[in-house]
Amino acid sequence: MDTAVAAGNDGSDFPQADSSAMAGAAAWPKHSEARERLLQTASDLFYREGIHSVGIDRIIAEARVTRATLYRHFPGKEQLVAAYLLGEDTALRDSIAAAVASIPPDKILDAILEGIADDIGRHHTRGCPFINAAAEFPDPTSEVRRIVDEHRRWFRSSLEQALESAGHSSPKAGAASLVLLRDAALVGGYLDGVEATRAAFIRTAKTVLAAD
Amino acid sequence: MDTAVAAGNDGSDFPQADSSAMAGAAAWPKHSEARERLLQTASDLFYREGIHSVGIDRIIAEARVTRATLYRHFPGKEQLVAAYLLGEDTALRDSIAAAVASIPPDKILDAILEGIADDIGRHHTRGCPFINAAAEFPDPTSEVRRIVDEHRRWFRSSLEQALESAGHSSPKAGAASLVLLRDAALVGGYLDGVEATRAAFIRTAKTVLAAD
DNA sequence: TCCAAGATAGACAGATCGTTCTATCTTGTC
DNA sequence: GACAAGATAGAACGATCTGTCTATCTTGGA
Repeated sequence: MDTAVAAGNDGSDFPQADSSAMAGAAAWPKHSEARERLLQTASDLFYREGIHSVGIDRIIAEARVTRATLYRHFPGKEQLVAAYLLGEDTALRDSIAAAVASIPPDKILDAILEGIADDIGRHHTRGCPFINAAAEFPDPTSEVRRIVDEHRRWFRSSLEQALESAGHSSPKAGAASLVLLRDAALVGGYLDGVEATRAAFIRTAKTVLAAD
Repeated sequence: MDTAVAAGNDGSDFPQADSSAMAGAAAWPKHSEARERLLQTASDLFYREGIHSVGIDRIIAEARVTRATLYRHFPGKEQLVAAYLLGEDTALRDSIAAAVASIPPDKILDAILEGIADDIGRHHTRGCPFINAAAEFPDPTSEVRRIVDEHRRWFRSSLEQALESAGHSSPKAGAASLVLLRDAALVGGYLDGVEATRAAFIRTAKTVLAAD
């Protein structure tokens, strides 16, 4: 697998996304270079190879940090996994916020759909990080699952808002359908091929939007 | 989790499925009771808890077989995983074949959709075994992924055939959309709740079918 | 220069992992 | 009864797992 398509905290690409959000990110507390290298490496490995398949030894070797550095910044592996997922969540939230800030309400849905279609070919080529993590963490009370659930709640409600501001007649039902299709696009892009999935996703989503 | 909903080789329930197929199954070569107990236990654990999270020790302890028995029947863990997936595949194929044999062509699609909607609440409550396995096995050349791919090819083509025999105008496009929605139903049933997902799935699928 | 924060290089511990193997027992068939 | 197939009860192996810890070095700011 080509490292150029590795997932990390580089977010999804949405058409016409404004890069001014990146300037805002510079105001965040700055973590050490080693910590960032660690988290980036772990995130890549977790997304590309799965979470339980990748051990601490592998992560620190590839990140070129020591064990002590890892445990200094993260109390345990599960917290490292949580940080990976929160990174993915933040990146997508930033992308959606940027798109909403720069695209008129009547165009935002198309932009989101295009963004999803683009994402499955450019970044999330190994499925959805949240769905994949949920496959490996069956315990609904775990922190991983809490993050997954919160992410999905946010995404659904973002779609509802977009549908509402676009004047859609049933934003809740429309969002429910689009969440289904988003999930399916990520799974299908990984397992059935990007091009065919992209076409089916767009066509089906348009059908759904046109039906209301 | 209630063991009554644990996945295994008991297939999906499809409405009006004919139980005469169960009689046919009795003609198959009979495996030993220990082997069947082992495979059933492993399948339950793999589905409920994930594949890499469940070790050989756990499986043999819960199946009440020994290590030697396990390795006598399966050359390695990966072959046990393959057998689990093939069991899931066979069960679904049997269910679809039974439905096709007993339900008229103009009703088969509704039956399949109802079957999927029923399945996510009764059996596959922890997502799709194939999607979950693919999350844990990123190597496209592995046997696990070969089985997943073959399963998905079969399912897609079954939908195409059903759409064609029901007189649908574009069976390929329709099947592509329904595959998306089937994937999404299994993911959504696990992560977002069965009732809401079921309703959205049926409604969206009906929209898709009515659009052509 | 001093000091704190954070990095490095490991060693260590107990547990688990998947696989291989030996010895013995059990069961069904001839 | 003899025998083969398949079961049992482990032991052993080398590797890996996650987390804990010590000693020392490095860097930036006061």
